[in-house]
Order: sequence, then C-alpha cells, then structure tokens
Amino acid sequence: MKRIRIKTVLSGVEPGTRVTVAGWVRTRRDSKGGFSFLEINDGSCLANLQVIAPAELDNYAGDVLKLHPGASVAVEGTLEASEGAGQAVEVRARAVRVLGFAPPVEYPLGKQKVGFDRLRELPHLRARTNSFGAVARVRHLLANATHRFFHERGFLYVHTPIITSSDCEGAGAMFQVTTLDPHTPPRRADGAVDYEQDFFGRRAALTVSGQLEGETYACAMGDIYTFGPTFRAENSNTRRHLAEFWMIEPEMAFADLDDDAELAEAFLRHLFQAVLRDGADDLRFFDRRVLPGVLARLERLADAPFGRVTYTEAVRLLETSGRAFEFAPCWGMDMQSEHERFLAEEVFKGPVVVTDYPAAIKAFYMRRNDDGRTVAAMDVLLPEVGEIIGGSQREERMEVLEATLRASGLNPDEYAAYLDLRRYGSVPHAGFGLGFERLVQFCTGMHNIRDVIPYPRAPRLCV
RNA sequence: UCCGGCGUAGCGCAGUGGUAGCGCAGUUGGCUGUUAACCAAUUGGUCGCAGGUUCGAAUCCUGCCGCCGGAGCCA
Repeated sequence: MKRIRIKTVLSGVEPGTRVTVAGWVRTRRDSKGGFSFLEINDGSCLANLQVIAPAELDNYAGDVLKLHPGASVAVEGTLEASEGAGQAVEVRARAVRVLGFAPPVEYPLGKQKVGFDRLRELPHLRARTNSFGAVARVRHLLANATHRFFHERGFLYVHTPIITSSDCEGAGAMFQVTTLDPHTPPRRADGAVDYEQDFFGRRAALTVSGQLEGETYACAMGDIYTFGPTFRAENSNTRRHLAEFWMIEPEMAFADLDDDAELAEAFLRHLFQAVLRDGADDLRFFDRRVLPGVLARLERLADAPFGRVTYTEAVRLLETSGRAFEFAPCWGMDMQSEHERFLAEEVFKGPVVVTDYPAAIKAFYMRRNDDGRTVAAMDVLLPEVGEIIGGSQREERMEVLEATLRASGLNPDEYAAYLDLRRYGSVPHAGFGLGFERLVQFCTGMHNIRDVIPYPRAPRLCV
C-alpha cells in the first residue's frame, strides 16, 4: 500500500495534495450535513488526522456508519484546509476502505476512559492509546539518542550475553536457565542435581548485568557500552522495579571516577535535550495528562550543571541540615531515598553526583580509595526521583581485588577471567549503569515502571 | 517479603446492616462543520472466591486470591 504517515501529513504537506493514509479509528462523529468525521491515528504521532467521509461514498451506509473505535481503515483523498477550529488540515475522502472492523461491544478501548491498571491486562492493545503510543515513541527516541551519543564519542556497542554461567555473577537472585526436567532431574551420587547433564554442562542463568563482560571488552577496545535486557528474580513489588529491564552500561579504559562522572553528566544532558527536541508533542501530552510539570523539569535539567559532593560531605550536610529525617543520617549508612531527594532538591537544587561511598556498602569490584574506608563509587541523583545512575572506577590492582573478593566471602577461582584482566596488562577503568525504564519513567512522568516497557515482567506478571 | 488500601455493570466509580445506583461506552431515535460533540429513551450486575455472624450482608468477622501504594532490595 502506498500510504503516507499522519505525522508527515501534519507536518507540511500542501493542501490540495492527493494522499492515502491508513490507521485506526479513534472516534466517528456523524453530521446530518451529509458526511461523517473520522479521527484516524496511525501511531506515527500523537495527533489524529480528521477525515471527512461524504455520504456520497458507495460504502457510506454499508461501511462508514459501522466504523467504531479500533477499526482499521485506509483512506484515499485530498488534503484540505479545515473549516473547523480543532485542526489546520483534514482529508476529504474519495474512498474509505475498511481493513478490519472492531465490534464496539467487544473492543475494550472505546471512547471511555480506561485506567492504566486495566490497560496492563491488555498489553497487546494498549499501544493504541494516546499514553502508551507516546511512551513508545519517547522510549524509541531515548534508545536512539543513547546509541547516537556513544557512537559519536567513539564508544563501541558490545553485545554481552543474555545467558551466563551463574558461578561468575555473584549472589543475586537469578532466573535459572535449564533444559532439565524439573520433576525428575538427573542426580549425582550425593543427591544433588547433576548440572553436568544440563544443556550447558553447568548451571546457567539469565544475566543480571553486562558489566563484567563489558569490562573485558573495555580492556581491549577502550571505550564500549552495552544496552540490553537484564533479569532479576527478586520479589520486588514496587512501581520502580521490573524482573526484566534494559540497562545501559558504558565502560571506559584509561579512565577514573572523574571521567566517569563527566560521562554520566554529558550523557544525561544529551538524552534530555534529545527528547525535548524530538519528542516535544508527546512531552506536552505527558505534561498535560500524566504529570503536570514534567516538561519544565526536563527543560531545567537539560542545561543545569550537576553538583558534585563526596559521600562524607553529603552525610555532614544531612546531619547539619536541621531536617528531621525518618532515618537519621550517619556515616556508614546506605543513603535512603529521602536523603537522596533532600540533597538533589534542597541542597543542590538540581542533579548531583555523590562520590566515594563507604566500602562496606558497595560491591567488591569498586576501587579502594587511599583512605582505606571508601571506594571510588558514584551515584547520580535527580530531583524528585533520586538515584538514576550508579557507577564506579573498577579495582584494577590484582592483589587488592583478590583480597576484597576473599573478604566478601567470594571464591577468587570463580573470577579467574575477571582477575586475568588485572593479571595481564591491567588498566584503570570505570563505568556506570543506567536503568533504561527509570529513564523513560523520568522523562515521561509515568508513575509505574510497568507502563514504560511494552511487556512488563514482574512477580506474578508475565502476560 | 513487610505495612497499608482496594476488589460493585464492558470501563470509571458511589453505596457502612433493610428490595443494587451514577457517569461513560453500547443500542434506538433526534440534532449538529463536528472534535472529550450534544439531547432523549434504553440494554446490562451470582457486589473477587470460600466460609461465618445475623430475621436479613455489597456493607460486620475469618481465610484465600488478585491489584495498587509505601518500605526493603536495587537499576
């Protein structure tokens, strides 16, 4: 079918031009003046295209008057300046071809309001709503802006594995991958399941992070990034967690924590500017219908310089703030979200990078600082959301890394490959991780993370 | 996982012990270059499931299931 997208039609096609558009009917209004109005949406943009379907059409009574929300049509006609007030242009149809009717009694997305909860039960249809169409477009923009940003800076996109051998991933809750029969798995003499007979000859699971594999490529290619799905089997029931989510993880060789923080700041600013530039219509929709103020928030952040503070200074700021927190701040604690928000919203009044956390509350791979009690870690905190990025300079000194592994109760033998990077031509390197859905959540103002990914997976949710 | 809230018509909701309601959608009719169209009529419910208290339960109690919010964990 030779069709033109509605986005294109609405962005400057000359009145008088013959066009063919195709899409789904949002609403139909009949006029006794001898025609019907059809509002058509094809997903290319938020706006609908108004179609004038004259009663003279052969199939007016037979088809057009039977169109309801959800029906699909192809319309051939002429673009005209609109006589009505709601739109600049409209298409006067010479032919309306029905591709598929949508029975109004059955179709769940009519003209009535449908809540996000209900739409979550209809993942195959919810992209046809204004909200989820807008989310899908913004999500695409952000993904595209991510690749552009790293490509322009010479970062290599590395595809890290989805299935990993669990031995090397630490103790997080993982989804096991197996082809063994769960009822009658092969057993070893001691009664344990014999994973040597499993598909991979050993236990395997879905990845929780591409970082370790990303580091191996950074320690050969220089600057790399990963952008792929990750999986956590934790029983988290919150509006900020998914069992399957996408993560962006850059990793830079010959880089320290300062380089890392600079990259994070430039990256976020690039993303905000890209979505403001290319997603303006959708952002206005979110600002109007989802979260008033989300647009101004993005505009503020797109140019705001990031604050910078060490964890130790941050705790002092919290302690001397005079603010009564639910959890009293003290050195050594993990920062609560109330603390993070206070720092970003009231102290720095903008994004802030907190660095050099206590070693005790951070992962084994983060580089020990000379003070012996902190590590070169950073979190980027945003107003109103808290942490959006977590990163660190990695420990590149083999003896220190080995000692930390042991102290963490981990077996260095299982990290042989990771240690090899330090054994052979070790270099300082640093990176961070950004949860993509939380970024989409932040930019759209959508409240629940399950509504910014097409098919959300969470405890008891795999529709 | 813990705490709190909710579950009533296709959808969004009201109804705190006495015959189950409103709005939207649907259907029918009317009207109109309409645009969240409007006006009138009308269809539609085993009140999440199971048990209990009571003359009587959507309403009170217990258990279960599901969803939402907050917390923890984190991204």
